Amino acid sequence: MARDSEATRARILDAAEAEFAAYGIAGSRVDRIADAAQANKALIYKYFGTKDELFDAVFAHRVLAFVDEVEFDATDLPGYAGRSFDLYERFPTTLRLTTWYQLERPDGKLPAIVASNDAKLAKIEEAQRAGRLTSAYSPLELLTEVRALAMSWHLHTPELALVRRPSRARCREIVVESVRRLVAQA
Amino acid sequence: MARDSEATRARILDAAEAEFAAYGIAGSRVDRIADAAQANKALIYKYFGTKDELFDAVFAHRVLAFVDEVEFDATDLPGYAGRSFDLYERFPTTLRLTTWYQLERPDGKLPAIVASNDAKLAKIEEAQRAGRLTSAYSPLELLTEVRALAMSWHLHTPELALVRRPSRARCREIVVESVRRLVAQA
DNA sequence: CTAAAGCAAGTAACTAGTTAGTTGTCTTTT
DNA sequence: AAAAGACAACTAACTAGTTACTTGCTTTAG
Repeated sequence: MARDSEATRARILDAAEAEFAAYGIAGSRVDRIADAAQANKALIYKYFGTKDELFDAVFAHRVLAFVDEVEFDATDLPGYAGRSFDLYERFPTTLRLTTWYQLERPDGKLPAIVASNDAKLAKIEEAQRAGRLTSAYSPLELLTEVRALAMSWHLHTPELALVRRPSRARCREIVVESVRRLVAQA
Repeated sequence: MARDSEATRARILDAAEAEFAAYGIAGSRVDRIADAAQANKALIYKYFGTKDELFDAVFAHRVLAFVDEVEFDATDLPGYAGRSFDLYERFPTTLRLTTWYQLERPDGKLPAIVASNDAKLAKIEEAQRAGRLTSAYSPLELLTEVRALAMSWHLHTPELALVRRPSRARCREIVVESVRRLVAQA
C-alpha cells in the first residue's frame, strides 16, 4: 500500500453523495464530484466503475447506515414511524437519494434492502400472530402505510412548502399519532 | 398535408410528457422528444422555449388536468383520498412528473397549484369551523397526511415492489379506511 | 526497487440551442 | 380569377460547448 487509498475512496463517496442527492444520476457531473473530492477523475473510475455503479455504491452506503440506525419494533409501529421521521429530519439527503433511486433505477434490487424488508415483514407477521398488533392489515399493507406516514412531511411539493410548516416536534407528534390511529384495534 | 400548429404543439406536449416522466429533466433528450413527436427540434424551441420551460408546460398541463378531475370535499376526506388513489392508478405518469418536479425544480411555484392548495386549505378550515371535520389537526396537517396516505402505494421502492401487492380494490380500501381513522373524532 | 496511488491530457460521442432557408396557405391587388 | 405579396409552419444542417470514460506517465511509500 503506497498512499492512503481508503481516505481517497471516502472523500469520493462523500462528494458523490452530495452531488447525487442534489442532481440525481443523469444530472450529476463526474468532474464536479472529482473537484469536490479533491481527487482525480480517473480514480473514480478505478475505484467505483461507471457513474451508475458509483451511485449504487453511494446509495447502498447511505441506506444501510440509515436502516441500521433506526430500530424496528413491530409491536411499536408509532415509535418506529417517529424514529424514521427523526432520521429524515437529520439526514435529508437520504430521502432524496432514495427518490432518485426509485425514479432512475426502477429495476435495481439491492440485496441488503430486500433482506431488511423481509425481516420487517416477518417481524410484523410474528407480532400479529402473538396478538400484539392489529390483524386488520397484512404485513405489507401495514409497512406501506406506516412508511408513507413517516415521510409525509418530506413529500411536500414546492408549492405546499410555501405554507408555514408546524414545528418539528408537532410534525413528529402527528406522524406518531396517525400511525397509532392506524394500528388501533377497531 | 395541411399545416396545423395546434396539432404539432399537442404532439410535442404528449411526446415530452412521456419523455420527462421516464427520464426527468436532466435525463430527457430534446432530440428524442422531437423524433417521438414527429416534429422538428427547432419547433420545440419556438413553441416552448428551453427544455426547462418545456417541462414546466408539460407539468402544468398534466397537473391541472389532474387537479380538475378529482373533486375535493373537505367533509369527506376519505372519499377524496380514494379518488386521488384512483387517478394515480389511471395516470401513473402524474406522480412521476410531480416527483421529478420536486427534485429538479425545488424553487418552482406554479400559481395554479398554489391557488388550488389555498382553496383546499380554506375548505378544510371551513369544514372544521362548521364542526363537520376533526379539529385535532390544522388544515395543512390534515392535507399533508391525507395526501401521503393517498399515494402510499405509489411510493414503493423497487425492492418492496418485489413483494406482491394486494389487489387494486384492496389497496384503495386501505387508503380510504386509514384516512377515515385519521379524521375520526377521538 | 517495485507496486500501487495518483494525475494531466486526451478522445469520441453527445447535446442544447441556432441559423438560414423552404414550403404551404391565406390575403391583397389588379 | 389570377398573380403577387405576406406570413406562419416547417426543416436540415450546424455550432459551441459538454460529458463519460481512457491512456500513458509520474510520484510515493515500504
